[in-house]
Amino acid sequence: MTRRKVNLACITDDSKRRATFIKRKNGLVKKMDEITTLCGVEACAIIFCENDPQPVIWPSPRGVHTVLSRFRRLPELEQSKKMQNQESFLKERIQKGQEKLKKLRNENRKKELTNLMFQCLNAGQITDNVGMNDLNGLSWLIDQNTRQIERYMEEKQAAAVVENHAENVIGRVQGMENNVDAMQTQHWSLDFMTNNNFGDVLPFEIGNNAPNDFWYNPQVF
Amino acid sequence: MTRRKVNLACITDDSKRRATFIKRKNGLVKKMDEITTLCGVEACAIIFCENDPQPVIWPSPRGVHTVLSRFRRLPELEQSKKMQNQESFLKERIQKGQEKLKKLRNENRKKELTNLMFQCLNAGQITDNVGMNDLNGLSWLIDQNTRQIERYMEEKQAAAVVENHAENVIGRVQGMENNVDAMQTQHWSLDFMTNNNFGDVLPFEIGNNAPNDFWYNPQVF
DNA sequence: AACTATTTATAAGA
DNA sequence: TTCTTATAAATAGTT
Repeated sequence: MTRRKVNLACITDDSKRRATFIKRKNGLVKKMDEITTLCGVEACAIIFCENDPQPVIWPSPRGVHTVLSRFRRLPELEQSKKMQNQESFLKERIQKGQEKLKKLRNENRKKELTNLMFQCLNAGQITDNVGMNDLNGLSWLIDQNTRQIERYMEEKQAAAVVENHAENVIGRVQGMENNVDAMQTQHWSLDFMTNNNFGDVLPFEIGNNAPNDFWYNPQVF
Repeated sequence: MTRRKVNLACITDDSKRRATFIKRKNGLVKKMDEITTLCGVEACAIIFCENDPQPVIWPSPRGVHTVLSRFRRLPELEQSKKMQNQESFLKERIQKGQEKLKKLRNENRKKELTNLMFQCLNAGQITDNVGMNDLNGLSWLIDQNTRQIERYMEEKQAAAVVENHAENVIGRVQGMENNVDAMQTQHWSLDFMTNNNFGDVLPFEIGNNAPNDFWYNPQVF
């Protein structure tokens, strides 16, 4: 029904694999044509399709031979210099993927903690199943938000200063509540704090072990 | 601001061409990796980038040599059999493009005529600037629609039969009007005739010379 | 190097 | 196989 992301593994179904080969071979040839035309470069490709001794070649027998002889004229060492070998290519891709994952995890973690914070604000207390790790994160987040509020108030040349730093997490959460009340009394907007959406699927739950290289340094009280 | 379709010609701007080369080279290598993985085939590519004696190669020096030696082992004639040479590739693309164009032109022509027909129905007359070519097309379209209505009425075992075939185009249009009235009296839906949208930009205007191989044979009265 | 608006490629289904 | 459609992926232009 709906197209899935490609699973990068050999397609087991024979007819499907053949169909995919034809489509992708055409796509590849088109891309070859485009890069050589657009960038004015010489290139060639040879693709052996399974069970067929005759390869698909591009751009033409003559073109292939031209490129190949130019290639063979290079000393062996020079030939390899700019190689984009499969291994290094894959390594690079994996690294990029991991960096992206890390970034997304950080974003998710922050969203989770923000969510948790608002739950606490709503309930007026820390609910039972919050672990030490989350308490630390919560503390960090409240610090951040408190600083943000302070900056905001300073910016607006507000007379009032938030001073209600509680000593522990419960105190901090209740302190937040006070700040919120204060700001609402003064008809200020909390939009800048509340425009998080929690629609994204979170890959891990609050309370799971966080990776070591997170965006905050957990500091145990 | 908004991205344009690629103009398939050598990019003159140096830095732009280099940027495009890098992006597309990466894309190409990725596609190479995918087709070999997904379809379990051997392939290689060599891309010379301008002003650089060292080509980009894929999948690796050893991989390239493996493919090349397998290629060189083939008799010259066999090497060329499955070639996807630039010329035949382009020819094929042009032909496909032209077929697509023809199809689109036909669709556009039909939409234009339908539009014109409804204009006439609305005005109750043929407006001044309608040429013979369009009158013929209109006649064809009205025939088609009349037949469609007839089929529809038969299908529904309607007692009434549309008999109001006028002799000329004005008569035909007015006849259509009568049919529409008749069907509306009987509380039938005309949806199947009116669900055309005219939002598409038409590449040519009503009244222009139509290509010869159109979907209807113009028959002059 | 990252982003975004858009085009292009293509997996599935008919 | 070819066509269509819905979606994923590539990438031109910009910052």
